[in-house]
This record gives sequence, C-alpha cells and structure tokens, in this order.
Amino acid sequence: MTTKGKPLRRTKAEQREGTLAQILDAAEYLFGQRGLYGVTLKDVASLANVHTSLLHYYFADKKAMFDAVFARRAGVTAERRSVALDEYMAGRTDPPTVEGVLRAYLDTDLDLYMTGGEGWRNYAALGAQVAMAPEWGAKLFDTHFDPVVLKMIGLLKQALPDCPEEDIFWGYHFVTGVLVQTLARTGRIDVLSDGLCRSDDFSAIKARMARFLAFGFEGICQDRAAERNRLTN
Amino acid sequence: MTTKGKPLRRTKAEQREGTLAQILDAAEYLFGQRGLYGVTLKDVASLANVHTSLLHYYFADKKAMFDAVFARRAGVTAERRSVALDEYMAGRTDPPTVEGVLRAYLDTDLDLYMTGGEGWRNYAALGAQVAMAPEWGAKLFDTHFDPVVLKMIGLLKQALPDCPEEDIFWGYHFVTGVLVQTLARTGRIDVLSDGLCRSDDFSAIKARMARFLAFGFEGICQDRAAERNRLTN
DNA sequence: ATTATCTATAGATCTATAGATAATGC
DNA sequence: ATTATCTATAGATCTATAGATAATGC
Repeated sequence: MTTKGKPLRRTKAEQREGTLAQILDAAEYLFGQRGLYGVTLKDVASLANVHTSLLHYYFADKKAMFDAVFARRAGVTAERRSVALDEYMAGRTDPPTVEGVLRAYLDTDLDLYMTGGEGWRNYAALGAQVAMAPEWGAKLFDTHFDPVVLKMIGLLKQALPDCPEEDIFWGYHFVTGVLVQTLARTGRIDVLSDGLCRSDDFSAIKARMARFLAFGFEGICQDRAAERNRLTN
Repeated sequence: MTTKGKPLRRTKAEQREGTLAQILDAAEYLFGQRGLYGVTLKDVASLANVHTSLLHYYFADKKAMFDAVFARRAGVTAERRSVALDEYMAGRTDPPTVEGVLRAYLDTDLDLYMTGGEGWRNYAALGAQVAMAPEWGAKLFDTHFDPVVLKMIGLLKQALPDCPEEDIFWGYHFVTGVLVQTLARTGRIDVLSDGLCRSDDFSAIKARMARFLAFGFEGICQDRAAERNRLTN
C-alpha cells in the first residue's frame, strides 16, 4: 500500500493541520446539531477518531474549542460578503438599491452554503444556534460580523435616504431573522408544506429572500414617510 | 404571623400546584438562557428552592420536564392566535388582506409577550432556542403549533389567490424567522445600533413587523406573477 | 392513608491533568 | 529535541433511585 503517490510520512505541521481539521469538523457537526452544552468532549473525540485528551492538547477547554470552530469559517464568510458589497458598489454611479445591497449580502452567503459542501452547511446550523444563545451567542456575532453588517447597513441608508435610521436597524433585525431561520434547516417547513418545500433547498430560498426583504424595507419606510406627512400637514 | 388573610395551611392540590409552578418558572428561565443541555436539574432545583429529587417526583426525566415547560404556555399562545384569526375573519365579507392576517397572528402574540410578564418573556426566549434545535426542536413546534400555523397559511392563500402555494410557504418560513429572532432578545441590535434600538422593545417591533412581512409577501408574489407572464407571453 | 418533600447514595459521565510513548526534526 | 498522541486517573458533577420523614386527607 506504500504507493509513491501517497507518502505515509507526513510533516508535523501537516499532521497537526490534518488532525485539527478532523477535530474541528467533528465538533462543528455536533455543535450544530446539539449546541455548545449538548456535546461532550468525548463525543467530539469519538467522531474525530482521536483520544479525548488530545482535545486538551489543542484547546484550553471546551469553550475555546467551540470558539475555534466558529472563528474558522466566520472570517471567510464575513470577508466574502464584504467583498461582494464592495464589488456591487464599484460597478455603479447611481446610489445602491435595497434589493441590490441585500442580494450582494445574502445571495453571496447562500452561495457559500450551497456550494461549500457539508462543512459549510454544518457551520450554518451552528451559527443559527449561536444566534439564539443570549449569554455568549450575540457576543460571538458581534466579534466576527459587526464590520460587514455595519457596512451593509451604511449602504441601506444610502439606498433609503429618507428612511429613519431606526427603521433601517429594525429592518436589519428582520433580515438576520430570515437568514438565521434558513441556516438552521430544521425541516419544519418540509412537514408544514407536506414536502412541497424543503428547508435545505437554499436555491429556492435564494430566489425569494432578497426580494422579500427588499419589499419589507420599502414597506416600513413608506409607512414612516406617510406618518411624517400626516404629522406635517 | 398567622393572620386570617393568609392561612399557612394549604390543601395538597394547592401545594402541588404552587411547587410545580415554582419549578416550571425556574426551569423556563434557565432553559431560555442556556437551552435544554445547558441546564442541570440541580440548577433548576436551586432556583426553585426545592430539592433535586423532587424534580424526579414530578417528572420522569429532564426532557419530560422540558416538554412540560414548553407545553404549559404553548397551548395558550396557539389558542390566542387562532381566536385572533377567527375574529379577524368574522368581521369582514371581503377576502382577508396579507397584512390583516399577519397582524392578527403576530401582533396578538407580541401583545402577550409585552403584557404577560416576565414568565412569558422567558418562554419566548426558550421558544427561540427550541426553534433552532434541529433534532427535537422542530418536532415540538410541529406538535403544538401546526394547526394554528396552517390556519394562517390558509388565510394567506385567500389573500393571495394568484400566488403559488410554494411561495406562500416560503413566505411563512420568513415570517417564523422574523418572529423567532424577535423572541430571542439577544441584545445584538442594541450593540449594532449603539442603543438606538433595543431588542426587548417589542412595541417598536410590533409597529413594523407585520407591515414589513406583508410587503415581503407582495414582493415574491409579484415576482412570480411577472415570471408567469413572461413565460406565457 | 395518601401525598409531598427530604436524606443519602449509587453509578455513570464529564472535564482536566500528569506522565508515558511514539513519532518527526535537525 | 521537540511535538503529537495515548494511558491512566483524579475530582467534580450529574441523573436517578431507594427509603425516611413530614405534612394533608378522611
């Protein structure tokens, strides 16, 4: 079995990298299924085919391992979305449109989960759980995603110059909800729709999400404009 | 201290009910903060001021306790929303509007969390965590909420007779996301908006949510109508 | 005479550490 | 000579149960 193509001898750096990836992949899957507290180090070790004590060699403790899992892909997706927003703006002289900004932001992310393989889908499910964890979850999101989110919100302000800042932030609140619900892939819509829709059909969701949300923004901003008119006249 | 107004002697049924409520309240708060796996029976017992073994007297195991916590309020909110939808339809001869249906459904629920006290807000946070749990979470939602959700979806179909069923289900998928994100109250929007918005300001959210989502539905249904026209002409 | 609550404890599991062994690195 | 991995185990914690005690119920 010692074919020339696959040398059994690996450099230590390679070995380290390989094992770490195995561990992080296993942890990512399990944490995505049951959350931080629903997974034991032993669970991760078994799935990763390493001994539990090795986890302590690589990570200070369980939370540090969890943070490493989250951080591994957080930077990648944040950067992709940031670049997509820049590219969207680079190609135009007109102010941005709400749907354009949302497409750059959301579709770019959905593409990643559609084409990035199982790892990215597991990460998505993990992200959904983190997003709903009040104690430490929001903090993780703040740390990794604030810059790109604020960049997007800045562009939405340009797209909706007459809309109060408050409404735009609430609109973003709704955007997160829709995205996070999608990333969770709980299978609930499958049951409700009796199989007509499947919660892992990101392609169907991509076809609707940005437009749905763009119309939503118009709705609450129109509302505000109307209210202001009512008060002024 | 044996004033006539507050007899120390309680009937067993009263005692049972009181203790159960203490236990369920404590469990509700803790599960809402850290999820099913992040809470131990000892945690619940300490907060409820009872001995851990008493939890085993009242519940078969931890999951049964969790289910009892969830079930206690699930029926109440489902029924309220169902009644609100009926009342909305009772008062009209025209077909329903999307925003009308969503207001009956969502505003009724938000009112409950706004006026129902701390217990209901803790339950909301718990619900948000359950909604993102792939293994057992979706199942709990199916059990308790399918009837009222399907009733609402039926009304949305009446409001949007030309919209494909598929789009309406996806629209509902987005509705859940927005509601669940709101119920979680993670404080993330507070940080992002630098205090301009607060995630526990359900009143501000109520003023925007139904309209935002109603416009979203119009958006994806218009889209579909346009697409059909394109294909037909 | 039944029901509610507490005491005591078994048995399993979980995290974490110390120290041994087996690889790669120079 | 350093780094990666495993063995063995301590100490804490967690769920669950058996059985005692203290209330209410007739």
